[in-house]
Amino acid sequence: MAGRISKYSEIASDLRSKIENGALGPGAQLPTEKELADSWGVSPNTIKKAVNELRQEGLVETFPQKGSFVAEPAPPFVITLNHMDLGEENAPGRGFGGGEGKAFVAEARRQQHRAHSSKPEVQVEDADSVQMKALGIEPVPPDSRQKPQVVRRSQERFVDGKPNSLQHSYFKLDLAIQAQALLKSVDIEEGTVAYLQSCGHVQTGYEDEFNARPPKEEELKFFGLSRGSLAVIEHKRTAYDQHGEPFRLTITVYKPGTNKIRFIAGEVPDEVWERGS
Amino acid sequence: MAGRISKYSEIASDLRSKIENGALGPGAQLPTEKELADSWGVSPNTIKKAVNELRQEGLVETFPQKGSFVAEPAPPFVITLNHMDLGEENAPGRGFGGGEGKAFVAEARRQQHRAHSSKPEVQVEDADSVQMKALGIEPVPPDSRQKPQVVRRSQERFVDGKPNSLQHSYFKLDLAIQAQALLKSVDIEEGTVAYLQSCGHVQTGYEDEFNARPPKEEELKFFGLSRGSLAVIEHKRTAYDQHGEPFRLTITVYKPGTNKIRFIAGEVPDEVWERGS
DNA sequence: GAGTGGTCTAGACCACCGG
DNA sequence: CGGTGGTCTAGACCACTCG
Repeated sequence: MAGRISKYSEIASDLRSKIENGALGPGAQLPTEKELADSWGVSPNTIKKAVNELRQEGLVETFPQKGSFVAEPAPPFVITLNHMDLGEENAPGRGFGGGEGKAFVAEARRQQHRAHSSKPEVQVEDADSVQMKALGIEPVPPDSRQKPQVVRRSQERFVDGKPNSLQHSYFKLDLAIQAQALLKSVDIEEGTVAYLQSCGHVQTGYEDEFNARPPKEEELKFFGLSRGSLAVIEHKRTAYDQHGEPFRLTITVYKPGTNKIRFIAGEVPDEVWERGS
Repeated sequence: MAGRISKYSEIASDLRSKIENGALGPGAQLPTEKELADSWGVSPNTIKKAVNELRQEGLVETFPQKGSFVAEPAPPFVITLNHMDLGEENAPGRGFGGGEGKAFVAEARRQQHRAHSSKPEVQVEDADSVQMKALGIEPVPPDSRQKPQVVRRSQERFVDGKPNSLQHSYFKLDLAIQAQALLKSVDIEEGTVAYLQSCGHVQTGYEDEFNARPPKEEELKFFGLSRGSLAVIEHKRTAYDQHGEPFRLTITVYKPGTNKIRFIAGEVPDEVWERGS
């Protein structure tokens, strides 16, 4: 108590300033919780709250049974949202907008990052309400024996060898029957947008939606985070074809801290395009 | 421990399902922490952790000394990012892109929400590094007596009477001398974009950047949240004029849960425009 | 086996809110 | 005033990792 500010946030501030002024450099291990507790003369729980505060700010990452470390300020990988997928804007490298496969790797290279993604995991599953709504699937009575199903294609994506994002794309089962490459656990070489165009579904528009939410268990594991970390950024894209029908839902979850969502409109100086922040 | 799952997250799950199946409706008060502790036979700290988990998911809001309540599912206010500010897309109501003053109120009305914003608070202050970088202000040596300054215009914005977002716009001091309305604590009737155009700065492009981060003390207070809530969404817009010079930095912080960031490109069915999710 | 953070206990006092 | 959540203590055991 000792005044107006709580002890744990005083401790957090002290660590924060040590990090910001470089006394604790990137990757450095913080003193263990026991050491901190002893040196401040407080109980372990108070230290945990302090470290937790820094974790939520993304300054520190904690690996259970190893310790807490100053987060490496990974050069941001910038997700640039633009009209490229629609062919409206064709300057090379200008925007990829949560693109799949090749587009992801190409954008990364332009930003001087190395990227790769796992082989897609393909699964046919019952559609949940988000997927049904986005893809315009009619709801069925809950007792129906034939639940609507979707094809999910999931990839883990890495930048500079480190986990960057998880991407899940959902398609109606009907569509996957026409466009069978969707069912194969293989990268679609030309990209799904081009492939589906060749199957008669031209992507003429899309709607993007962003959210921030706490990571799920699976995401914590993939990103190597511990509970109480920064929020992840969720990007939902619903793509529409030439008939105004939604035909693809892509949900990408980005690791916090190392990603920035960017959107550029109109004329801006070239430097702005070149690099993130 | 009683198994693989921790007790606090078991308690959280139980409350979560009570909320989702309606046993605890919107606005309902959760049992007090003492009641929960007694009924589960656990210590108070364990209950706090459980409630904390729900708070981070935005399912519950806690008001110190009053209790924890199921969050009201406010109809989402959708922030639609598009080219309207540039006159590229003129269909009425299609996108306002973090616009100021009138644009904010108009967009809200279109979505059938009532909106208003506070009188702008105007302040001349030393520029921080984010502002200097965005506005292209040259850094000065730290011992310099004349630090670069910026004009800040801040507004609190409300939707349906509830706090929705905090917006701060920054301008170079030079610009505010040419365009003196910026210095007055009065809504700029025609909007800042139009006003600055009349002063010779045509907004020809902008760069948007999004981030999620834990709320600052000031934001907690404005949004009426308690510590450990959901992340806020931060939207930075740097606007460029006809000479490719940045002339405005606008940072808008949105209350979590009730806002969605949306971006629409190309052709999508009209329904998509009409309403949020 | 020593050391780490994660979970948990059974209390305590405090600040603030309401009647 | 009683009730609330916020902070804090001084311990405990566990699961896991590392040398």
